Amino acid sequence: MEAIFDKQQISVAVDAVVFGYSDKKLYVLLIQQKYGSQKGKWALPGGFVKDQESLDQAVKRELSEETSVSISYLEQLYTFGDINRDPRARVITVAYLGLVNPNDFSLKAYTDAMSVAWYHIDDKLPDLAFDHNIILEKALNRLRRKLYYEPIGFKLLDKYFPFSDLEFLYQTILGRSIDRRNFRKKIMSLGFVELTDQVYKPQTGRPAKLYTFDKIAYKALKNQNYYLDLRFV
Amino acid sequence: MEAIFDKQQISVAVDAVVFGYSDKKLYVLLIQQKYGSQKGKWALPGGFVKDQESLDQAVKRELSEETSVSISYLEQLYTFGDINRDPRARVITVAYLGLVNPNDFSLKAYTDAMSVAWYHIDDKLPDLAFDHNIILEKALNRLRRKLYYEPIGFKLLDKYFPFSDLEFLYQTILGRSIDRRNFRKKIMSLGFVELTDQVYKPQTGRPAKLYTFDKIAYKALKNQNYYLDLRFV
DNA sequence: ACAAAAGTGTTAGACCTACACCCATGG
DNA sequence: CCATGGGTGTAGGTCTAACACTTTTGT
Repeated sequence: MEAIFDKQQISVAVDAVVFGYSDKKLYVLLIQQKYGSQKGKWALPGGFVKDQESLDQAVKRELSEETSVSISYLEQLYTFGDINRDPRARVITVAYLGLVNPNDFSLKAYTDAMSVAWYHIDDKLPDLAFDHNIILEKALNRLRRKLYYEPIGFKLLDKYFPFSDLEFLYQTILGRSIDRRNFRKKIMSLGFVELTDQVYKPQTGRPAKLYTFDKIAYKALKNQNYYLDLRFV
Repeated sequence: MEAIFDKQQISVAVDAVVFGYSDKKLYVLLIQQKYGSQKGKWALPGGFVKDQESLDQAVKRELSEETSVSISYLEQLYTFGDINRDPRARVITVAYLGLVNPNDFSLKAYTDAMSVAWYHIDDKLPDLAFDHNIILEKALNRLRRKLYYEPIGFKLLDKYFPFSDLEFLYQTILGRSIDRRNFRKKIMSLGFVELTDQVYKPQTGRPAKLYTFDKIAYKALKNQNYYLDLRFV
């Protein structure tokens, strides 16, 4: 057990699958590889962990170095450690799932000159470097599943949002339509979505009242052992 | 990015939280450290990953080397990578959750002479080496949560089991009582638990019919997009 | 006959599902 | 006044939750 400290030849990396939602579409943040055998390919943002930083610190550092987006939610997803997932060397990667604050989201749109871009999830996504397509798939599944039992959808919305944004977000990410009346009834019955006195005026149509997610009310619910469940329609 | 391959000083380990269930009690498999600064402390089975094996292979190898139990279920739990979780060096560990085939379970019971033992979960467990108490806690939470939406409880039971075993298993692991009639109704309505013509005779009391988990029926359900949910009583 | 564990039904109320029209605004 | 998106109620059916006694066996 002791001798292995200088024998083992495994590198440790982190990668992040960062989702953004805008204009009824789900996006993922990708960067273009500048070096190496996979040069030119798109990949998840990430990189090697430093000896003196935790895994969480490593992801946050890489994200700010490579992309400058501000993350509103970050959780560890899964660790990928197959032998040949990186052809250059043995590298295991701890993958994270991140959601992005939509205020930040609109900052960048794809242009040919850039090496960071938001890719629309339903487009045919490019072939990504390494096993990143698999990682992305796993992140999507986690996100979809988690929408049902944790209020993480709000992390993809503005602080104040029209109720229909929430409707469309669920429909977009889950890939199916939901019943608007039942959805609203259910959400509002839970008590952690609050009506504000602010109003949003769409380009056309009736103005929408703005709502907000009440963190404190949600925590209170959780402490009462309530178990969120949004499997409707 | 390239140069880091020979600069990084991080070791990669795997650890397993293996649960066993017997006699209405939940147990975890621990080993006693033989070497190092934490000598004598109990710890989760695990060890360093070899350069030429995947993470999954590494856990399985360590388990068979250290404990000789046969695992009936294994899933990756979480990766722990804080800087000082191992005082000797920077080590990240990929933790797994395992469930053990109860046929194997009774093989070993704790004696002072042994360095592998099943510890009863509600006993005051010993202080474990490194951050293993935290890993165990996380595994327990995952197990509890997963009982509700995946049929993993069966992995802790014999192939043929009296229905009351399932009842008690849920009650033991979740730490609360459930309504026997409602529980049985719900489980049997799902169609993947089958009555067999075998019978089990307890030391005392009425003989129990034996049931079995029907994997094929469960997969069929799953393919019909059915979403298991056992949050009753 | 007693102790121990297995086996079994009903009912009231909560919750879910399905469904379509009116409202407020800007152009 | 038209186009656009926002906002709303009800009824039937299904599922959940609460509840306790009888059956089978061994001693």
